Amino acid sequence: MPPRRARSERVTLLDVANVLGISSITVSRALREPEKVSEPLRQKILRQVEQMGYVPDLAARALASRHNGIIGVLAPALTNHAYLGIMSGIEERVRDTDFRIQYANTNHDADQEYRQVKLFLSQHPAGILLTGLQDQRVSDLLELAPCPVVQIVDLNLLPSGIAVGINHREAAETATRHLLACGYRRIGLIGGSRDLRAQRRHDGYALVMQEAGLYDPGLVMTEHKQTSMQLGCDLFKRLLETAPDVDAVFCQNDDLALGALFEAQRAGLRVPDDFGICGYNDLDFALCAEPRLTTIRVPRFQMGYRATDLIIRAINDECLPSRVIQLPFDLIQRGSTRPPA
Amino acid sequence: MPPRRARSERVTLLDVANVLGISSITVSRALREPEKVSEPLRQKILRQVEQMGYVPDLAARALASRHNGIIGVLAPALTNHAYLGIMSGIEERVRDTDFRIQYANTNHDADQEYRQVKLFLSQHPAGILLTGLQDQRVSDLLELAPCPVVQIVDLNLLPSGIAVGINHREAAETATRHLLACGYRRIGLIGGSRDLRAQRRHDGYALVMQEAGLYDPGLVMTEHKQTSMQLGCDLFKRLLETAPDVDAVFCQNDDLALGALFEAQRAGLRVPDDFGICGYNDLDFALCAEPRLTTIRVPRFQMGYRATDLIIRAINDECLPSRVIQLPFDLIQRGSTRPPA
DNA sequence: CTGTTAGCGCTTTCAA
DNA sequence: TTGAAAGCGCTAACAG
Repeated sequence: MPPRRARSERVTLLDVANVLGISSITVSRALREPEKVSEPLRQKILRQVEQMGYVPDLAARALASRHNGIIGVLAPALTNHAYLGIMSGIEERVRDTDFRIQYANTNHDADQEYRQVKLFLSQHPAGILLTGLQDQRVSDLLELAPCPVVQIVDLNLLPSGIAVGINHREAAETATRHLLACGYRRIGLIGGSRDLRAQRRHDGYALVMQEAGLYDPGLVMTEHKQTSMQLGCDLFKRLLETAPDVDAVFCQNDDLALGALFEAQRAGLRVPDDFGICGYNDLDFALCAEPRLTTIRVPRFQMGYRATDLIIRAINDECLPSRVIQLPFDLIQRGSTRPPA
Repeated sequence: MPPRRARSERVTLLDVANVLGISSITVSRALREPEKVSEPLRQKILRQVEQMGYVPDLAARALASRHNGIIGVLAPALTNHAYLGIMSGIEERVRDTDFRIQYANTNHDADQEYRQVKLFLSQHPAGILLTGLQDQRVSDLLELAPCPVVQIVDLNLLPSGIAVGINHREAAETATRHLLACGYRRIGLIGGSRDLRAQRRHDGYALVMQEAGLYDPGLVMTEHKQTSMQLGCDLFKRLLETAPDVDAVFCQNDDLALGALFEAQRAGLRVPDDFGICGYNDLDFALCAEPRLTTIRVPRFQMGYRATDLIIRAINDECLPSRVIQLPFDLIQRGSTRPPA
């Protein structure tokens, strides 16, 4: 721990209490349990608190009581566009509660995930929301966590704790079947396979292609990288070189799909007539691309909202409606695939 | 603060100390100031700590000492793609230090910004990194902060504290001059003006257009909304209706620019021949769009890295190289604008 | 409804 | 190099 820095004299509960000639616990109660303090006194206290600029010390509160009121959210990559909807759902649910949200990145890395979970835990959080790798060490840690933990996961795997998610494998099956129904035959897959959820999408694709007798490993282009449009461009180019007769791609997310779309345009392919593209996530830009992107819609706002709701219920010791919530997905047909036959 | 939840018996410093028959302060020192404990004892302690799974309690540490080792980062919208580079810079700088990062959203809202700053402060953070609105209440709060605060800002305004940034107005001037140099005349502006930095970009545009005698308020389309490709589409459509003779747009960021590009394609405009588009930020997709996007490159990784470096130096009481670091920007000419005459 | 007491787990300060 | 004592600011538990 590095050296010091002058600490400005913080206003404490006691300071406020002294001014009013009452005890600090009464001030504390006025703030946290208003109904336990008489109305006139409460008013006086609140006014004084305001005037002196008192701000509660969360470290002290966390130490003296159960938790600090903060729900920690761990995500592989906070800047992932797909996380936007999840965040909105989370923040919507805590609005008008006394809980607050803080985020950290795990960078798709089990070690970092482990460290960040420990970091949150060591601050006495009210709860933890994890979109994680389902690593064993982390699970062990969470098993003993003194606060509720909810995971946003792929539900094809059996989550041990409380979880919200969709079945990514089934969603990928739906997407692949749609491409087949549109009459495409040499259907490729583009993906960044760093992540379990992405892995399940691959499984769904492979399953359907095998059923159809059309599976060809040469049509699968993945790279262990953070996905991006640029990666979509690169993988698409590689796919086109490897298998020039490819006539469609299922992309593991919309970023990749948009990259593929641009690259297809550069290659002079006409989408959707010569070539079909299906994305995943239904990010906002899927609707404004030209042509608009066929994709799988995932209820991300709901995922964030319901996951946070589960946490809050668990903190409040309510019994949960269920430990695992499976959310639906939808295939959104747009201009980047031909109408199904 | 909601009710309880069984607290699992946390291993404390004292537990470890008791097992070894020493005092807890020695264990504490072995962990934080290794050089102050004899080598053999230190080894024994570290082994025991490991074995008992001791994890320091940051709340207690924060309360007893100066700070909790966490640098809080506040951003308007963490899922903004432009923040990715900044985050990478931040996290790169803290890698291999004992500092950790936690994030929170302010949603471009002064009240939320104020509340989040208070929330971080009440946890005894090691430092705060703010990409904010420069609201007066927040500034007052930070003035008294017991930890270093660094802002990532527009440097055309005079920041009061420590800051890193670029001059957004000048950057916008450069972009607009470039469009003029390409021979475009009826140059519009598309933007979401919620944010100071965005506001400065508007100023730069207006300045240059006025100089050229070409300024027309009818060519400015802004909306107080979070920017997105969809917003780019909408504003572009509106621009085209309002001023059918518009022949170029400067977009306040690349998301908007890409939306505008799609919409231009749908309208049958040929980019860059009939119509020029210039973005802002040089996000990864600017390079893969078709045509590739002319844009302003902002050194986001550097902004994050250097801002964090300033914080860490300030925490360590080093004297700072300077209180304000101005970073350069670059105009990146690509296919969405004609070559300049 | 209000107050007293004790202690959360750690680090600071001072002493040995 | 190690330890003892005190206290950071708050809240739980129990009184009155």
